[in-house]
Amino acid sequence: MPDLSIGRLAKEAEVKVPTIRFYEQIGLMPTPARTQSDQRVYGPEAIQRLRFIRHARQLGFEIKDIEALLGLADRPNLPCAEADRIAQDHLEAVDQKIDQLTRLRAELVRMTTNCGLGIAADCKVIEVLSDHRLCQEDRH
Amino acid sequence: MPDLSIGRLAKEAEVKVPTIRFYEQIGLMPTPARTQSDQRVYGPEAIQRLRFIRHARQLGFEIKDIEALLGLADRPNLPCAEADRIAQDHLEAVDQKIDQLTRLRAELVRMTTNCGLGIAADCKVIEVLSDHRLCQEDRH
DNA sequence: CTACAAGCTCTAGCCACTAGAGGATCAAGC
DNA sequence: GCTTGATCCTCTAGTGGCTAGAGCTTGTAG
Repeated sequence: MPDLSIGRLAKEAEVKVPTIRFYEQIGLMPTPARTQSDQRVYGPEAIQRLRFIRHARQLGFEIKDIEALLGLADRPNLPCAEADRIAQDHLEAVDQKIDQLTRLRAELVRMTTNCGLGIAADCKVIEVLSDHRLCQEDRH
Repeated sequence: MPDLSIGRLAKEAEVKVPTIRFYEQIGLMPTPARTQSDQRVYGPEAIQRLRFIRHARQLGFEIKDIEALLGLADRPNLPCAEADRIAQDHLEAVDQKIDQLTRLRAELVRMTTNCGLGIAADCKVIEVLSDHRLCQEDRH
């Protein structure tokens, strides 16, 4: 199992180099060893950790949630109720976001399908934005 | 038609006071008149403009798009093809976002429904995050 | 007249990076 | 051995769209 430069690690985990340094700065990645010339040297376990972070970020978890999840991943004998709660909460937030976007989508469709590409005075897009009463959404 | 203080305008348009000052700073709202004691004074047209902005923000439009849309709303004899293009582009982005979130949702559901609330070593949430191969999504 | 609410400016903070300056070091080819 | 170009380093500042706070002045109601 070979040591890795930051660039190699970045490739392995599919994360950009400055992002790794950023994660180190905020304490999400541990401070790695250095060569005599001050370059970061990573062990192979760094790949796992970084992939975990990347995957969680792709799923939309916030950094502080990822910190908690990493803490649990590091100590496998702890109860995982907290991990489940974090994921459940996040699922709820995603559901709400989908609902909201779906409603916005409907309004956008209504705006664009009625636009006859004439002049701005007759433009449905601008009209809808200008007069909130034309908006059929409840949640504003 | 009475003049408005910034606080009154904020209530009318349902926008926070500092947000109005911020919009003025970035040039989205015009610089208003002032009293002798330097307080901002708005005409009633400011309500319309601010509501337009608020509505567009709620629909997820970016500030620079709103600038363009406001420019068209201000000059109603211009062709509205650009407004339509902005809205169409935005609709596309919203569709993509919904798709993405829907896929993420599926993975979150899978994570949480398999979690038996035992110890972290057996936790599906952490397992899925740790091992990307368990992820059934294509788009990572 | 006295509170206190609302106004003012200015600076800094939020999130999760990203970009760039200005320099040192490494690896490969000749 | 030398050169070239990729990679590395630190540090600072910028992104978007606000939000929060300090420290002050002004307006308003009782």
